[in-house]
Amino acid sequence: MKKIDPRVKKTRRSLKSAFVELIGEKGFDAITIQDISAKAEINRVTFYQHYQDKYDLLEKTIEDMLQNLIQNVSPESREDLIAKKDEPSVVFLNLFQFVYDHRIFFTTMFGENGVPTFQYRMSKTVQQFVSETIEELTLTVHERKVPKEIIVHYVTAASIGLITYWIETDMQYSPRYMAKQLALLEKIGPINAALGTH
Amino acid sequence: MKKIDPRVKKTRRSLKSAFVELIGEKGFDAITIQDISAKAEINRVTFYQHYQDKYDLLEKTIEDMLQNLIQNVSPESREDLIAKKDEPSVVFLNLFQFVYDHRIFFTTMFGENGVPTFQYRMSKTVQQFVSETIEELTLTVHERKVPKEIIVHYVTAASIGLITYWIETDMQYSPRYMAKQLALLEKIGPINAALGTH
DNA sequence: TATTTAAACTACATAATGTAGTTTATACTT
DNA sequence: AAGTATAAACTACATTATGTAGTTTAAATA
Repeated sequence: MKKIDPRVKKTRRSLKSAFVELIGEKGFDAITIQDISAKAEINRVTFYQHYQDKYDLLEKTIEDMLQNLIQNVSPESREDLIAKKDEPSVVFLNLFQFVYDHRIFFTTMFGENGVPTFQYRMSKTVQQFVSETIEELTLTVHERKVPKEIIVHYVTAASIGLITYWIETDMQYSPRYMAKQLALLEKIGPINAALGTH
Repeated sequence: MKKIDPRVKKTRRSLKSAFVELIGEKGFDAITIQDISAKAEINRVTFYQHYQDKYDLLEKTIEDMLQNLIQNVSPESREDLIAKKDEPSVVFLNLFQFVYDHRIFFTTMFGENGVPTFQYRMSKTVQQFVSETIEELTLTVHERKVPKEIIVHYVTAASIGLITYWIETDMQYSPRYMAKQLALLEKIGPINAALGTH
């Protein structure tokens, strides 16, 4: 355990929070160190004692949230992976629930003035997770019809695509509803879902 | 028809090409107007006669390519939309083929130092296209199992996700192979594809 | 050939950055 | 509570990119 000087904690907290607010206001690119330190009411020179530049600050902010995400979404038992009839799996529920609980952060990152890199970073994180999940599910090795990596990227992109859409439309649907739709699409495929067949 | 002064044409061509190269080398964010004009061997002041700033230049570069994409992918007949047995639809083929034909551009944009915004812009373009395509396909209004907009975003994200993966792995597979995998996933869904069922 | 227009060149004012040295305030230790 | 350590503020400065204005040179068009 390392006890961090409370002055340091306070400074970093101020900087991070001012930073996220500014992203929402004018977008990452337009932000200067001047802006951040001004809004945080921290001397500009002090910024450099904590972060190299705004990219460093962004990196650390993103990393925090994604680690948090994985911890919250990871299944506790094998049960959590399996969808019951008419009920999506616990993992899907947790995923949408987590995004909902941190909606201010996610809305900022995905929004109008958001940080496009965040989506990329989140993809990498989710890909890792989906990959492990598929391994878990297919203990008995059936013949796959499509290479695993292709499935991983397909599923990940589709999931994050739905989350993005959900955020863009101000989260009108409930987390549970979104989880259900995603589960259905993955089970019967989008073509059958569109045609009402199956 | 507007005839553009050849000097203007040359200048813009130089700037755009230097710009794309630089994106590949050091990433969009790190690029300065100085860099671009230096590499293009154009006076820095002249840059401002053509573009407001590097964002303006990026915008125009992206817009060009995406309009080009839609024109090349759009189906010529209703036939082109339908997948024959074991053969993906012509639209899917055209999509992967187009990316392949412009692989230098796409590889740069999606790559290590790429422009994350490009993916977002491409998504919007493809969403529009998928939306129209679904309307075409479901002339007879069946009962959809999932709202149309959700399907649109699911399909778009999944398709671009596969393209991204394909690019990241240096396009080892052929355009036709990728089109086939995508077609299959959309037909039977990723779960059946993973389990080998269906 | 004369005229128009683009690009180069020169110069400058402004703003952000990154770093160094010094002072003040806050936290920790004995 | 007093003394020490350390963080943050403050001041100053050198460097770099930006954007704009005015002038000269070169190229395209009529």
